[in-house]
Amino acid sequence: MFAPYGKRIAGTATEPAADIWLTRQLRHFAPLSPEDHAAIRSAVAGPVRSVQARRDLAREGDRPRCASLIVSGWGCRYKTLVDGRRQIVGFLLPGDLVDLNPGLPTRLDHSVGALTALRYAEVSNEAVARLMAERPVVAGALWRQMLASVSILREWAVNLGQRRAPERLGHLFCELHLRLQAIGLASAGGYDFPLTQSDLADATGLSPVHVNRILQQLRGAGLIRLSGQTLEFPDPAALRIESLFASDYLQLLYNDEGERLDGREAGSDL
Amino acid sequence: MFAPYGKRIAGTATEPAADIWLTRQLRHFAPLSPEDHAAIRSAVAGPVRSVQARRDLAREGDRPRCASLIVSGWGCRYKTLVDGRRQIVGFLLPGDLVDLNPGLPTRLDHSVGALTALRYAEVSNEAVARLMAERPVVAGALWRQMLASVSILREWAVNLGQRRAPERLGHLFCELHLRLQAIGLASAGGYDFPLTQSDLADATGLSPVHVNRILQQLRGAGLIRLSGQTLEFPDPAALRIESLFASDYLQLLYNDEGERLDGREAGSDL
DNA sequence: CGAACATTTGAAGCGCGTCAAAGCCGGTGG
DNA sequence: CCACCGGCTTTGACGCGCTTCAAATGTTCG
Repeated sequence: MFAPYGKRIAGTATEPAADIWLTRQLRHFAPLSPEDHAAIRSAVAGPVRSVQARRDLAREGDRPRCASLIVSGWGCRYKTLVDGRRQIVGFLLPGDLVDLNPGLPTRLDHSVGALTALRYAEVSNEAVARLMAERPVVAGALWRQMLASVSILREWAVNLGQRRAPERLGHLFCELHLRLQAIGLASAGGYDFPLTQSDLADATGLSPVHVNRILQQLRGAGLIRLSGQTLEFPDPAALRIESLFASDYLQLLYNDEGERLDGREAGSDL
Repeated sequence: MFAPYGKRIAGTATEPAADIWLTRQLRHFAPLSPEDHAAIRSAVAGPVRSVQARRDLAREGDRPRCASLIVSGWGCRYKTLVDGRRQIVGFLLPGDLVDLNPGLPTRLDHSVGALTALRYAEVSNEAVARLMAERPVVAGALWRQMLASVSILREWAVNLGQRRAPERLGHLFCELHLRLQAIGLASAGGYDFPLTQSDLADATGLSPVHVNRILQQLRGAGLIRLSGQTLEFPDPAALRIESLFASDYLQLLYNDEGERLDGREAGSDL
């Protein structure tokens, strides 16, 4: 995570358009009309950049000029202490918006890095403002998405403060599972998992060695299967219980097929 | 932290008005005009409620009808695990706004509790919306205040994940010091400290016993003086260094006398 | 094939948790 | 005014979870 910033690249015509990831996320936070979809599409029509794995999208102290929408790959927000210790404070997945603030020139208090090769679309503050002004339903969805991201951060703090190592890792796996399912990047039984054990250590506040041992323990207990880039859950419900995972804080509603996540009935609430 | 909610009480004429705490905070996030002050005052003219120490203002799952502005006393946001473990994820001080969202009926993902006897003003969503629409400078300040609170939460996660016990406690003391100084409730050398060692344990993810031992260690090192309800810092700079404390994330500008906090020169930035 | 990096394993030690009991208050009531 | 009580703080002993250091093995890619 040393070299900075992304390179502008020529548009590639074959991959899914940048806006669909945002749409898939916002669907969870408000019922979107076709007009909403169209408005989102035109708002995120900006240039797509790409960064290599282990590079930064932005650094602590930067003043981002615009928001970035993750299009493919995994990123993270992290902070580094003066003595080099590093804490990842959240993962960024496709459809996540980074640095969405209403055009205020604020200094970043943390860095944003790419964990894998990553592609992101730049969304100007004006485009966001216009979108929110013209499509109140989308505005509400963006608000809720932001509140949900803060909620995830609070749960992250609980994870670091109260759970022991096996629960911590399991909880992280569950969070990623539901978030990826929500955008159609995970099946009911697992997902593609590009993180190294060092990444997991930085995210959970554990040492890499201990992460390794706990992973073996979880494997031995039949709670996860992790080999290469694939993470599978033989018994997702058991893992959630073991990890003290309660999914409510994510405020997600459906999986990619429009089915209710987490086996609950559609509630009366929104 | 068991009995719920506050009681409406008769207005007391003698204490400082509810709005000045909000004004003192927002001053850090934008230069406020006399008209802005007046608008803030009329927006927070709602009823003032009060709760006893150890009671809740709101519970996980609630749908707050309006925002609450802390007027006096200390509160906290916290989450509880199914097995009873509790994590405090942030302290609430006078001038802090709880549950500020643009009228969206969202479920709370965490509880809000009073750590001391506490007084808070209810601020309706309409009043907030009107304030933000009519006073753009105030709107910007409220935005920045919210971003700062998220920033504090990220640093909280770093504290829990990366710092060891003495640094963790020291960092917490430093955060509270600057935040209290910003609203004129702390001097350069210390402040009134109403928390129990159990509260500190819940906030730092340590056991109460260990908190006790580390406090003695910090006392022995001459970094803090803590007796009764008073916390003092014989050498604030040393404590900040020992705790790996970097104040930037708080995004505060001035102390109560309008002097620059943290000994830095006024920058060109906002 | 070899370099760079990720994973795995072992051994030793410390930080912090747990359990248990003893002091130290401030508040309440007789 | 003092006796009593409950909550907070302090102390000691013990053990476990996790870190650290070090080295071996596996894996990916130029």
